[in-house]
Amino acid sequence: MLRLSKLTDYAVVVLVRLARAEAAGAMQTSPGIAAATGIPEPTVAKVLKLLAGAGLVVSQRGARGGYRLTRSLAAIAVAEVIAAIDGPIALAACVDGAEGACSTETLCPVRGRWDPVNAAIETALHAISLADM
Amino acid sequence: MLRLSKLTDYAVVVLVRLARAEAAGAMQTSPGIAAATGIPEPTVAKVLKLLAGAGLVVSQRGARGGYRLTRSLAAIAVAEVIAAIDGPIALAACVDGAEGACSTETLCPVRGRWDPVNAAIETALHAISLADM
DNA sequence: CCAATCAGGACCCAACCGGTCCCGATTGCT
DNA sequence: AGCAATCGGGACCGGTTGGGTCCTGATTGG
Repeated sequence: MLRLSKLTDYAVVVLVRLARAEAAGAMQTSPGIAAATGIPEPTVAKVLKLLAGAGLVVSQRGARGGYRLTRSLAAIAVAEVIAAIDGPIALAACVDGAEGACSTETLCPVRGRWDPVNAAIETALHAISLADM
Repeated sequence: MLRLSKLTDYAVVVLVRLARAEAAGAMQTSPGIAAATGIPEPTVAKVLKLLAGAGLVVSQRGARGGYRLTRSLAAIAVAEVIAAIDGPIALAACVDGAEGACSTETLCPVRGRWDPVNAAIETALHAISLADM
């Protein structure tokens, strides 16, 4: 069913929550966000780490540290969130250079033909920002 | 990674194979398709059953029976194949009427907001036919 | 010097999916 | 009429993956 990972769903919630607090100028800690969103704290921490790795949020270590957005919600595309959590968008195994993965390689008539579909989805997801949600 | 089920991949291969044989006017049996594509026979049978249920192919029972396409490849959208195999396209659990699924329902600020994303993907997938692949 | 917080990894459990098998129903051929 | 081929539908099982938890370091403000 074209399942989107639950972590990605959480990421959106967390980002929206960060944006809300942004107005107050205060940084958010992972326990704080967990309490505000109802998402288990370790999971929030994991999501934030992934988002930080992707550059969507910046972290401040030490006491009084926390997380902060790097851009406004309107400047963050859904595709970026998905890519940050679930990795690059790829529907089938055949998309990237995974040659050995397909045993019917020589017979497969649609070899590598998922690319246009992939591109279409990526385009659609890039056109939607978090502010649209 | 927005994984598409492998069954869907197989379905595309099977449909393309059916279209090839369509020109000869002959029906294809599941063992025949399995041999031609290299996909295990029981799996081919399962895929064909799903496709038949979705109306993308018609079946003829009994001896000398088999499967046949109901339309040309150009008239089959990728979205239909995905829907036939993986069920309706829905990224998150919150999309349809699954209310109780989300424990943070009352807090969740993006409640039901995946809909536009969903719609965008569906549109993109409807715009691509199997003939494009 | 201490406390709070992020960073990164190891780990476990459950759910889901891919794949297989079996038996009943249908239909053409002999 | 009987047989063989084929679809239809369900049950079943094992492997993989993702969700979730925990622990141990590194960093920084008080």
